[in-house]
Amino acid sequence: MRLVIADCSVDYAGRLSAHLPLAKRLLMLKGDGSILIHSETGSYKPLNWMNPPCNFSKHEPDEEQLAKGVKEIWRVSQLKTADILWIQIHHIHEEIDHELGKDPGLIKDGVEAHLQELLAAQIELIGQGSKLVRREYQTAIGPVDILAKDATGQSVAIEIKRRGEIDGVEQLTRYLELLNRDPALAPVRGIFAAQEIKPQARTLAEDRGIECLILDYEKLKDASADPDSLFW
Amino acid sequence: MRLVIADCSVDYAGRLSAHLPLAKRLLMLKGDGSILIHSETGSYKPLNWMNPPCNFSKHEPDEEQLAKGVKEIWRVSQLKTADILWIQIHHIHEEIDHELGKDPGLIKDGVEAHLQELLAAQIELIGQGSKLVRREYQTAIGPVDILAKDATGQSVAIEIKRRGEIDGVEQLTRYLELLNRDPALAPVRGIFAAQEIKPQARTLAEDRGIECLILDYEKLKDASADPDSLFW
DNA sequence: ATCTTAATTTCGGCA
DNA sequence: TGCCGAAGTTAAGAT
Repeated sequence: MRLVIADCSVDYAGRLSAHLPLAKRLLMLKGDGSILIHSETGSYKPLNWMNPPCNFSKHEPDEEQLAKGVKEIWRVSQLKTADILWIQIHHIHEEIDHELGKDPGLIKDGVEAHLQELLAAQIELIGQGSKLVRREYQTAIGPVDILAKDATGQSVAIEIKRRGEIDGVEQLTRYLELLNRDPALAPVRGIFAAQEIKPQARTLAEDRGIECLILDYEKLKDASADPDSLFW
Repeated sequence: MRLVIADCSVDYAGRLSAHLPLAKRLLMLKGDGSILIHSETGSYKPLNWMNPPCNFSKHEPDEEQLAKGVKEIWRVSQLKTADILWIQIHHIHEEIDHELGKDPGLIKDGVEAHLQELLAAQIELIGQGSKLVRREYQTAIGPVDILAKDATGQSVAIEIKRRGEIDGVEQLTRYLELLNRDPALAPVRGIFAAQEIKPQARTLAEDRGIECLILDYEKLKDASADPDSLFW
């Protein structure tokens, strides 16, 4: 990885056109050929970038550019999409180069998939006597997170989110509409389950007759770790 | 901005938990207090990060950590959400520091707003004899991108996206439902216009009687630049 | 300040 | 590989 602190201006032409006026910035050239241009602020998204695979070449500035103080021109092009980034280097303040090697990568825990596993394993949380039918129950418009049957034998479709927002309610509504067309299942209850449910989402859900269920990740995890807790 | 090339391992605890095993990486400490951890590959998203505003402090490793070769421990916490990042520094290869100053920022051209402008200016693309009523036509649940009337005088609501996906069809459906309650407008046709329309979105749209229109940004731009092309 | 919507989204999973 | 949905989405605009 090569890190260059430089005064530069940048032009991007691809799915859109964009321009960065002259300023001091960090140019980050990764080992896979990609390049990121970062400023002092703004969170992780760079001001401009080019994704791998890409082609890097240096060019000599023409007279007009020389007159403006351009010392070098870098051209970075995307091999597949033909997007182009032109970087005009006015001055390089510092430059360092290091081989980082392959990264072992991030190990995640606590996402939606895990909530789904845990709720499926503790399906009675939606009501005593409930039984799991299956996770990722396929429909024509995609899989429902969990399909279950309650103590009365009625079908229950569950949509699980980490954070419950309006989109999730819309999604569950579409599934319910579809599932309710199936005489073998209808009428189907809907449950919107999330670690946190936004007020607007709750209002919309309840307005549509969809129940809301708050999931406590830590409790779910503890309960699944403790076999005794599966009975209550 | 401080750039540190270091052997480190990282733990994140926030909306999820995550861990990065020991490896050589770039630690980027921005002037606003944010920190990014980058590897040699992967596009612009860092392996891990903390957004501003945040609090940075150094800690001494305990005996166990010292035995593992930890030289320094950095703690970065988010002031609002209380998310925490622990960075265990095993070895610093190089470190540089530069003030970049305020960045003038990116100037963009070619985003959704431009598609809307261009289609509004060339509204006959939806059918000869069509007339623009107005852009950003207000409804109780938000503005419709374009409201027009076709050659027969029927109202047409147009939703514009750069990439047309299911959400956009849902959005237009909600608008149509509302607009069709207005006797002065009903019945309202719907057109889903985008540079690219995903198959599922197209299926859903057509199932609901919504027409799909592919927009070619370059052609729209050329047509608007060439006054002759406005007549055909 | 909060909510809504777009993004050169990126990323992962599954068919 | 392509399509779809989630993301510690992030970021910009509107209310």
